[in-house]
Amino acid sequence: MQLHHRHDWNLTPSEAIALQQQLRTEVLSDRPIDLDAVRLVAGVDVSVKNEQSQAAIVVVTYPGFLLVETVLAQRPTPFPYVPGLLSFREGPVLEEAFEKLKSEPDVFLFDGMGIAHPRRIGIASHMGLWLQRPTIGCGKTLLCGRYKDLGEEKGSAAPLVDRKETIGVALRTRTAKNPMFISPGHLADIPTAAELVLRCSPKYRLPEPIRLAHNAAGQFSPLPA
DNA sequence: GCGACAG
DNA sequence: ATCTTGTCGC
Repeated sequence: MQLHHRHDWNLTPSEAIALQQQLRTEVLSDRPIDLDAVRLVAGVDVSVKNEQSQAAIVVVTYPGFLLVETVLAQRPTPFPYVPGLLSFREGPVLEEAFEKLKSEPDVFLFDGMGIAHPRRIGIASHMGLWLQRPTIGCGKTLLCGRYKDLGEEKGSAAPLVDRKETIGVALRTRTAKNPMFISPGHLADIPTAAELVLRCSPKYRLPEPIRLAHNAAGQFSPLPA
């Protein structure tokens, strides 16, 4: 895929924060996804082992979730985990994986936040600026914001609010399981992001594309030189 | 100043 | 995220 808005990754934490403040102004998080036009969905995930990061992007049909493409990329892990700066840890290896991608997914689902982030630019938003396609953040735990109790039934949801601003939704993708925290990355809005994630979760708490990416990234095997 | 804190 | 056995439940 062609990537836009590329920049150096060799930044200190304070430089990274300054870059986020600059990039956040370009994130579009009130744009409905045309759900009827979605044909391909990608799941994105990164796993780390021994200072090495492996990224996996799995593209599946929608609906149906038939495998279309899997790409892997490996790199030394360049940046420690710092809450709020995840994209600077996982971005470099993801950049390499995106460049290998042959198909053109209509939407990308990320393991991590979109605008549900202290500076409203989590990894799904940041990568969305490169991809110039709709992206959605799918967090398993909360980074910031609060939400009220929601029903136990699959499909139940409650707004995620931070500093008086609605930044996403706590969404029950599986009955009686902990909710997922869904937020627009880029070129998406909260209602359609939540709807798509729900439709991508037919059986498990994790959306199917992310589950597949997680499995693909989890098992390290040397890539063909 | 004191917690909280995606993966 | 990662380190890890058995175990409860559909």
